[in-house]
Amino acid sequence: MSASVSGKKNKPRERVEAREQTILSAATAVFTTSGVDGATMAEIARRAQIAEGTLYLYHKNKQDLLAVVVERFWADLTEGALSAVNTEEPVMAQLQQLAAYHLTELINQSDLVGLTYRARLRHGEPEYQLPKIREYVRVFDRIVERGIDRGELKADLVLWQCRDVFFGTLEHSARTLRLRDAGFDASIIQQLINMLKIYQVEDQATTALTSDNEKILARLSSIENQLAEIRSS
Amino acid sequence: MSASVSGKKNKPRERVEAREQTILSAATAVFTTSGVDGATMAEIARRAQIAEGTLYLYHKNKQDLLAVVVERFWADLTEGALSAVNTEEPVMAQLQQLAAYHLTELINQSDLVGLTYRARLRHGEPEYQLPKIREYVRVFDRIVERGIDRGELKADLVLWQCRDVFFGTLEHSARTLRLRDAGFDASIIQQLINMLKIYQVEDQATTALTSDNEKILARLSSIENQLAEIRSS
Amino acid sequence: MSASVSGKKNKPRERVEAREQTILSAATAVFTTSGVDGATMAEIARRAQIAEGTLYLYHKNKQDLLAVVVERFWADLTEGALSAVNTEEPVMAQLQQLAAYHLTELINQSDLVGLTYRARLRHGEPEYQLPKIREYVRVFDRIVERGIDRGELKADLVLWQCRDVFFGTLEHSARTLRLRDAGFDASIIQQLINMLKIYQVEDQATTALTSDNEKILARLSSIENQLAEIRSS
Amino acid sequence: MSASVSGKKNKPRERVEAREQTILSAATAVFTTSGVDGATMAEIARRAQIAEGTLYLYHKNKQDLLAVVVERFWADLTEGALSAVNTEEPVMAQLQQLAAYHLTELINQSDLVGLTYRARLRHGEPEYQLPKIREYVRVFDRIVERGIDRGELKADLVLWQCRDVFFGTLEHSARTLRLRDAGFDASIIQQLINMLKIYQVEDQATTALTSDNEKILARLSSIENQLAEIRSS
DNA sequence: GATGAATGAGTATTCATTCAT
DNA sequence: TATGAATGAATACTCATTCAT
Repeated sequence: MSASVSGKKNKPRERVEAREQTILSAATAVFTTSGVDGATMAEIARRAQIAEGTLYLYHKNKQDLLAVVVERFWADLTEGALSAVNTEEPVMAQLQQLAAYHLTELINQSDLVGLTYRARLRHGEPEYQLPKIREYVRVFDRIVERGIDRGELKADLVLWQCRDVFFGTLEHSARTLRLRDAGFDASIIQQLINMLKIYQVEDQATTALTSDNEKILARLSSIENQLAEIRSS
Repeated sequence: MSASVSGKKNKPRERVEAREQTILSAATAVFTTSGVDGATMAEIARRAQIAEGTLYLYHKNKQDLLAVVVERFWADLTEGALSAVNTEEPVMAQLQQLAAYHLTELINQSDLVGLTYRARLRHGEPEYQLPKIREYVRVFDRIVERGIDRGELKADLVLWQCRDVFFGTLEHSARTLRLRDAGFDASIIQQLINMLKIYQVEDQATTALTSDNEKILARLSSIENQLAEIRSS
Repeated sequence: MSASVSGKKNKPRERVEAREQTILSAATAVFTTSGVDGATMAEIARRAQIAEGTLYLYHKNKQDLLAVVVERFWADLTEGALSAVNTEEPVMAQLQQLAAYHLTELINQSDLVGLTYRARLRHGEPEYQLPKIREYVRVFDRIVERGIDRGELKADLVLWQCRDVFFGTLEHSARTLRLRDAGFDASIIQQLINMLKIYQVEDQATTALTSDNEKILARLSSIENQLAEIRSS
Repeated sequence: MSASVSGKKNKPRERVEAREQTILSAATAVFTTSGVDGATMAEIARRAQIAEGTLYLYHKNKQDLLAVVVERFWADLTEGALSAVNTEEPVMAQLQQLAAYHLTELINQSDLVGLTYRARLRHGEPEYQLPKIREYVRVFDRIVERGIDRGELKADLVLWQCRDVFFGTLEHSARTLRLRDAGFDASIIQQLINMLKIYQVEDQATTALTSDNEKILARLSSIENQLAEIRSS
């Protein structure tokens, strides 16, 4: 309370860290509750129980604070995703785990997803890819890459196309589920996984067909040879 | 009522109609250029070359004007989509046409898609499905329904799941293409269409192949058997 | 309904007169309901079922319209006051009648009294006595003058002081009665009349007594003196 | 808390207090000069030499500021009234002192009286008795109550009727004096005091007359007796 | 006279940001 | 570091008034 109390000096970093977290939590709450425009720095400061001016010691301005809030959301999401995925299992199983996790979070934290759009608008650039989102996407990328390495996925798949299908479908699902006031729905995930099977190495599905054809061709050649022999005989 | 005769009745209506269009164009330009918050009613009025107050004769307030701008965008999109799709062709072709059209427009008019999110925020409801968006989605729905009727698509597909995959993938693609400063890319559409083939009735595509193969294999077995007989004879 | 129907042309003055009354009634209603600032010319026009522009054919501007509304109120009040007072009766009775009428109207039409203050503010002058108010006050003045002529009231009373007591007391009463949500109260009028009796010619009430007493005392002194003389003789 | 020592604790409070007074003075000046509607927050801020936004740190909005201005006026009036009245003197003298003070102030500060009407309009209620006005009226009430206690005024008088006569007459006088561009006029106060004498306990005024009569009757009896004596002698 | 669409001046209020302490 | 009082720019919206028809 007074100017100097011993024993409090030695962990200023911790204190700063804690205050930073308090600020972010307060900001997150206010932003999600009131929206970007409805949120005021005064309200955020009040919730964080600090002075308005102090906010500016931690964040340059409102836009910056928003960006950090959103980044923290995606960072947390990344962490959660890593826990949700069991890298031991087949990649399709991993993708299913990630999809389920992603959809769940998108539905539950739709406000923060909405904020993401606002945080992107920076400077003059209309869109800007937040670093933490990039990291989150990396979780998906690594599963796919792993799949290729393990020979479970086709090596010639186009990663960004996979991402578009995967994240696009899930985001759209989350939005429509919210619109219908419905919660998590496993069926869309199953659907998605089924579609992603076109990226699987052929020995199931179509590949089966291909190998069938090869067998057929082989047998046909064999037959033709035999027929040729017979004829020449 | 007035001093002059017929032929003037529709003049003022035309004038009003023209002015409405002018306003919407001006508003669209300002909203997309400056963003929802950056846009000012004064600027919109200036662009439309009318007085500020006049704006309020046509639209209750800024939020309303935004909503109308966005609605017009989707209405126009619907119109364009209907033209882009040839209902005579197979549904997969139609879907491809719609996908190409959708992706193109999304890339070119990304700003308006962004505005859509803001226009949704209405009253107290966090999200609200704009009627014109619903209509746009109907274009897709009708193609799919047609496909089912014609026996081209499985009757047991879940429409909203198809929509999520279709629109979700395209929207995500549009966004990432813009981020990469890339333009329209046909490959993602091909990818998408391939995936949607799981909805196709099996007797074309893979199924066709499968049954064909089975017939071939059957005939092969038959031939091989004959050959064996010949040989053994 | 159509442009020209015969028989309607010949009485344009009546039509104008009727419209003027419609406007004033509409304006009065809107002004009293919404207050001077809350009232809009649009609303008044709507109530009078005429176009906004038409209002300006009858009244220069809003302030003018307000003034006319207020003036009409006082003119009506004057008319009512003249009916309420029976000039045959003693002036104190007439004043009581006028007081009762005034208090009643002030309570019932308090809104219009409030508007009066706003109507007074004109040009640069902070206050301005509306002509119709002057006329209304004349009703009181004439009763008092009549009283003086008839020898019922002292000729040396100061008219404006009487007015201040009379109207001041009643207006204050009306205001406080409204504040207490009370209606007309006869007691205050009785009180007022009692006080006004100091203006009555002395030969009634106390004054009569006083002068009588003085005469008596004088005569008594005279008699006592005579008695003293007689005694001393 | 701050770098410096004691003696500064009350500095900011003083500063705030001073600023509050500056604001109120500025607001009073602008409101009385330009009227409620003519006054702008910008002008008030300029006069107070503070930023517009600062006004809102001290007063919620314009209406609130107006209310405080008016309240301060009545509070000051109360203070002045208390000084103007000498409670040692007879109540009629005190009432005369209060009347003189009230009339003077009403004439000099007529603008603020006018503002009072506007400050009353609050919320949805058409009229609202401001607390400070109530306090001011209490000054009058206490004089009257004191008069009753001292036996100078009749115990059965109706307080609110006295108030109506007292304040009503003075307010009306002030208004008419202003209209006539006249200043303070003692005669109306004398008039008012005379009227209030009907509230006095009878042993002065009329009561005096009664006792006169008794004396007269006594003396008459004495004379008649003397005459009878003379006659019989 | 009547209309009502168009005008545009006018302002209270908010709130991100700063800076003296 | 922390504060929070002070700032002042920035803007949606209203409505009295006008004028072409």
